Amino acid sequence: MKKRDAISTRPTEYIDRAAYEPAYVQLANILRRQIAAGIYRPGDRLPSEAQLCESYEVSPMTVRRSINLLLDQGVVSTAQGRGTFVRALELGMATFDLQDLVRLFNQDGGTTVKLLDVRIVLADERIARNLGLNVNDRTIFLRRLLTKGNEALFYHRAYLVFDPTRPIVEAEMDVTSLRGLFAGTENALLKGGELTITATLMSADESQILQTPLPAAAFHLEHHFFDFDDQPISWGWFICRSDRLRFSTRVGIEVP
Amino acid sequence: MKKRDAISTRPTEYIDRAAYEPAYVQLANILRRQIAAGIYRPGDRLPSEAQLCESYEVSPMTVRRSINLLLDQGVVSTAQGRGTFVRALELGMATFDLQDLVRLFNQDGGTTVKLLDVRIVLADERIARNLGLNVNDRTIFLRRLLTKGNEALFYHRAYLVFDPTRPIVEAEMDVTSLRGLFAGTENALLKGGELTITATLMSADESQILQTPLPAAAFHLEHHFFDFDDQPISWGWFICRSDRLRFSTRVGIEVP
DNA sequence: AAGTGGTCTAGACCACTAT
DNA sequence: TAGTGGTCTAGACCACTTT
Repeated sequence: MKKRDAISTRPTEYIDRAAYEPAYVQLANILRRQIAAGIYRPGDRLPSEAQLCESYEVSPMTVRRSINLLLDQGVVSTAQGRGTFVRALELGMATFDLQDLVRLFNQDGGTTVKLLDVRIVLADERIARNLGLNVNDRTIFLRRLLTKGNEALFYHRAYLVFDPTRPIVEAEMDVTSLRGLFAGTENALLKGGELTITATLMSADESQILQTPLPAAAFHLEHHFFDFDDQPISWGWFICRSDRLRFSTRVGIEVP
Repeated sequence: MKKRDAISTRPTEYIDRAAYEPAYVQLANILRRQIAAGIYRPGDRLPSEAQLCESYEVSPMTVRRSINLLLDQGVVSTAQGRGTFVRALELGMATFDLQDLVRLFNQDGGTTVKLLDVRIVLADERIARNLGLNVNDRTIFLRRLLTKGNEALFYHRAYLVFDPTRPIVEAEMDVTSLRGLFAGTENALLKGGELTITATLMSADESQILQTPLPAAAFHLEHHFFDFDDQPISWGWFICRSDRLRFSTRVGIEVP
């Protein structure tokens, strides 16, 4: 199939050099608007970088940065030697972020973290596997509930590696550590983590703690965290009422 | 609190100008490795861009690009006039993408889309609201099932705006359109969409179609799509067995 | 051979922050 | 004032694709 080519015309929008917005952002937005308006359609080739340089009177580097912006945002794709093309909508490109969860955590009304339980638990086979320990090694088991007023929002259980030589234990046990993890402040001991979301049925005790009649569906967010030596630090999961949390996103062209 | 400063030393890794990888990627990876190794800890300040230029013998622009890479990936944060700092782990930065869903769709064994039902439906209040129509306007109602062998993977229902002047109807009704939407090929008529994921209980007919005993939890993925005139095109939702779909991601430093 | 995207340079200038 | 990140230039050179 023959791809449509960009019609070479004088630009209808110009770059304002006195503006607060840098030139490369302005140019990216101009192109994005033109795509959103249907001037360039999915599959079409954009004007070459050299043409854009001339049309908008900017240097090659500035054009490159604009194109790179659109590339990162999935708006266009580039092919060396061929050109820059408008991408069609793809479902797979959609991304959801945990900001929705963070918002739940940092709600206006003010949320409180209730520590339901803390105790030493000897690792069974499953805990040992998830934390890289031997069976019967000691772990710290936590149960926490996030509430807003009288409403329960989510229920968190986690096992922490018990190692008196590391300060992580105290830090994590502190109720505020949960808050820090969400906010990103001062948990300089964690290097990374793995997260998995599934949909589950609440168990009897979960439904009771979350004040939800059975049967009930819930988000199940499992996490593994490890430190800068790649040693497992914690393993746990959040159970979140499905009527309190949803993940939303947009896909396609966003016009600024 | 006093932030730790980078110790200025001779670099232990160098940039290989003959390598396939461009210099700015190499430098970003060098810095990322140093962060992952704990040489720079969350809160620490990285060497200034001028220092990096000298240490690694690259131009300012190249260093900038490296830093921008790490910035985009959430590894560092920058503050004009102050420096570049290593970011602590943040849960809110985690992102999940629908690639997990796409993988489900494009599995090795080969999946098939079964069209269970297509018919004209007059819009009730809810349909009209979601598609920007008037009550009793005509819509096309679709029910589709994605299966692999004898296993049902997800169940899709959608209402499409019925407008004979637009070719979208035929295109969308075609079974392959679902495939195209996932793969990103040739749906040049859709400009954007909104997606929402919730956790739900399956209804009786859903559980029957998806061959799952009740009660059962499922992912509910609702979608709205609109065209380049910002007119709604389709509204629908996927019901996906929770044992067939999960969303996984990593957060923190990834060492390449 | 001509046109395309991709990398890189060696500076300049600016805005901001610390001292 | 000195140091920091941030933008931008006007080229050069390369790899790749099309004609």
